[in-house]
Amino acid sequence: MARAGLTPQRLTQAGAELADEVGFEQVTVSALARHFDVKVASLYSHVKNSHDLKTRIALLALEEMADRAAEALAGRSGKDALAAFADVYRDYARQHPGRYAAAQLRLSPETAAASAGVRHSQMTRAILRGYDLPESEQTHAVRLLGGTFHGYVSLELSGGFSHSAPDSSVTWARIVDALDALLRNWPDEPAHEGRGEPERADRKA
Amino acid sequence: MARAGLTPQRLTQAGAELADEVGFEQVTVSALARHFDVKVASLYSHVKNSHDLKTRIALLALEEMADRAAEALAGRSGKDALAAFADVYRDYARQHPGRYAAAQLRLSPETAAASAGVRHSQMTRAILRGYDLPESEQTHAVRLLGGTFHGYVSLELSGGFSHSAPDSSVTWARIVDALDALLRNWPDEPAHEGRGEPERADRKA
DNA sequence: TAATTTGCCTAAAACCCTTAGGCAAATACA
DNA sequence: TGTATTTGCCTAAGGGTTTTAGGCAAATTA
Repeated sequence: MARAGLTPQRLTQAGAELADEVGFEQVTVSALARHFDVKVASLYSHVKNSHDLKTRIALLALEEMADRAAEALAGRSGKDALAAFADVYRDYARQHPGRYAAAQLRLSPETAAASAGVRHSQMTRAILRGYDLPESEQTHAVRLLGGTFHGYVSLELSGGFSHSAPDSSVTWARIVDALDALLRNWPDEPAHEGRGEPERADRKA
Repeated sequence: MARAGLTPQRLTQAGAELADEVGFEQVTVSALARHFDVKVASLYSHVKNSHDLKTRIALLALEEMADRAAEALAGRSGKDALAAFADVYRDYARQHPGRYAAAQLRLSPETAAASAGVRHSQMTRAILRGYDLPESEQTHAVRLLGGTFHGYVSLELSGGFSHSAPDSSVTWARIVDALDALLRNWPDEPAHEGRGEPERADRKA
């Protein structure tokens, strides 16, 4: 019986393509076996289990995203870098919704630490060097950018702004403008008296 | 044989609680049947199918979120309103991660239009009345806020900032500060010549 | 060529989803 | 109150996904 030539890499690649076609949720060991015209149990020689397969796809996606981001960032700085980084992120998500969903998979701390995700966040930090933020605010800004990019793209992908008034690409450009303006005008840490309830202490670490 | 007293409401409620305990992904018709000590098929008299059940949980979550937001907003405006809205959003997600995940379920356009989600976005718009944004920028700002809140909370929940340097709550407060500053200082639409060209003037205002 | 390793297969158990049809409890009605 | 109807949960059964165990043949190595 001719062999199918399965390898973890081919399974991961095919899984990523399948994810983009039918959604990451639908990527299943069975579906992949069908794709290679092979019995389901055969995949378990190449991949530990379903979760392992999904993790590999997630790592692939993170790798690709970091690669694209690095390329986009080369030779740019300031708003130019910010915009290129943002666009490449959004474009990837739109071109590869399944892989993008995979990249959102919750990884174990060790796996996450060894993934290209850290490269991606280092790049975010590098972009901030084009702005004049105090050291203590850097992490806040990194998290803001990460959250905003992810959140917007995620809402866009799930159809949030699909057929409503301003085109989503226009909003995206404005958001980049706004974030650039914000980073150039980062607010000082307000005097510490909490917010909302005037009489509350609210100090925390 | 004594009846279990199942209703769509009780199933939805129990499903929401189960989601918060074990994760929305693990909310299954079978698990719910076990919880009520009833055969699986019995649930199908009260709920169309698994997707219907999940949709109901999502709608419940959206309702609860909108209710909390409305309460938080009462009598506030400006940054006070923004911060209250943001905090209530994040707190809900942290207290009810399963429900929050449910609220992210992709709904059909009709279902979404009839959900409490529209109430929630109307409130976001209401908050913007405390700031001085041109009409044409309102939607962009609504999308920015929605994306940022969702994205940050989502990353936080999936463990992104768990054990790293500044406490996530501190970052959250700073993000609210930053968004407030941004809304008070919303950038003008830049002169239209695309972006990315290094020799561009970048004049604003 | 013989020995070993590797790759895919069959078999089988454990879950989950869903539909169809039945009996008994609850409710409505006369 | 007794009867008819509706409603609620059950059994049965088909189909899909995950995972483990054990086997045979193709590929690799000696």
